[in-house]
Amino acid sequence: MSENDKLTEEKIFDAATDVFVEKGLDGARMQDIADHAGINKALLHYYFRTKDKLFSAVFEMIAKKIFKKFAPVFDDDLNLEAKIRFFFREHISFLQANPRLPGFLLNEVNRNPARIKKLLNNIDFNNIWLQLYEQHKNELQKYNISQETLPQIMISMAAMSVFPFAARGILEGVLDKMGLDFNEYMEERKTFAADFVINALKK
Amino acid sequence: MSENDKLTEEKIFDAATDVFVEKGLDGARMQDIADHAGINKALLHYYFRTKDKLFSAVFEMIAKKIFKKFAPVFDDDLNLEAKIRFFFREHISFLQANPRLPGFLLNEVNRNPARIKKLLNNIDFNNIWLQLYEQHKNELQKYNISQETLPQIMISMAAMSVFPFAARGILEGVLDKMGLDFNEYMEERKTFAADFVINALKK
DNA sequence: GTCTATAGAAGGATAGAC
DNA sequence: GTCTATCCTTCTATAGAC
Repeated sequence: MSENDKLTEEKIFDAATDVFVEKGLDGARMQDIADHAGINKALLHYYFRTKDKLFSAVFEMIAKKIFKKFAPVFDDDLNLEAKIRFFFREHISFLQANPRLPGFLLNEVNRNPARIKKLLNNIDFNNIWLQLYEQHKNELQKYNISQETLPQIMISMAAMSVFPFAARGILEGVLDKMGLDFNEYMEERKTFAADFVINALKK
Repeated sequence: MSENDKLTEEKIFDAATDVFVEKGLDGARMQDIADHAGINKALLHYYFRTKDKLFSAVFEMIAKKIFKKFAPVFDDDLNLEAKIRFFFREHISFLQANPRLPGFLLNEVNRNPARIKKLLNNIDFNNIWLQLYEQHKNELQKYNISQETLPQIMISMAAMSVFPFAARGILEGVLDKMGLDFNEYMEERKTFAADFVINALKK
């Protein structure tokens, strides 16, 4: 594969990423992707054969990118409170830079759950909760939080961070009518969400 | 409009609701809707003229249905804690019966935010926060919660209820690998979420 | 009001020249 | 590896008979 090939394939992949995230699998047009990449339709098929294969490549890249953002929660050596603050600060910042990714991922997974299955198979979730519980055993026992509750807490944290972006179309409309700006709102949310969760755990 | 007309139009509308929620606007096919309704394609156009008009009718119905479910939060005469418990119990129960609605609504709004704009225009949000704040002034002041914080709290509650359904494709995969069932998880969540929010507010 | 048949356009994919 | 031209299928929408 020459240096030039690499460039063309990348151009196509980047253009496809833009168009698929913007329009979804069903709404995206191969012609539109070709135009964005500055090449012709036939080349798309030369490099990726079918629309579905091109989409799968894009989808997998995005899914990995998003999951990777959750990783620091499991291996950092911060205490529980610092870790919660770290998570909301970093995660919301990432989504501010990529506001359309949550909606894209959630929608495409619901349309075709099989796509995410093989990615999840590489992960041992039982072990993740165990590891997390051991890391913060002292604090969690002090607050009377069992290991079984961790999934509920984690989903709640993901929800508080991701949902405003997934619901952006509605939330922006609501904030607009109150004279508030979405990005300022999300800036505030970094600390609000952290305080909220920490208070909830402390009781 | 005869009694028979009403029936056909309703059959079409119901079939369209099923197919649009399942496949989305771009993925849905008029032929598929006709098959579900047990009539032929031409009749769809006779009653609704275009695919887009048919979709708009379905979308508007669903959006109203969902927003209506939030209404009791604003006019019930329960105290704050009881209202929070009421909300999660009722709202999650509604979504358990309609698990695909959140993903559908969020996705279609993000694809075309204009669709929701006119529905939001009928609502005076500033007044809603004011009303809510007055209703629970005593409790909110005791917990040192300002009126400006209400939108963050409300979005957090919506997130905790809605997000697991919007992310169902992923969450179900995760729970599966842990030997847990989605519906049992959501049953637990009705009380977990209420406790979580109440604790967070009380500090 | 309901059907069959078909127009007309659009989209994914490929053949073949360079 | 890249392009133009085109095939073939699918889809929305309409015409016209009953």
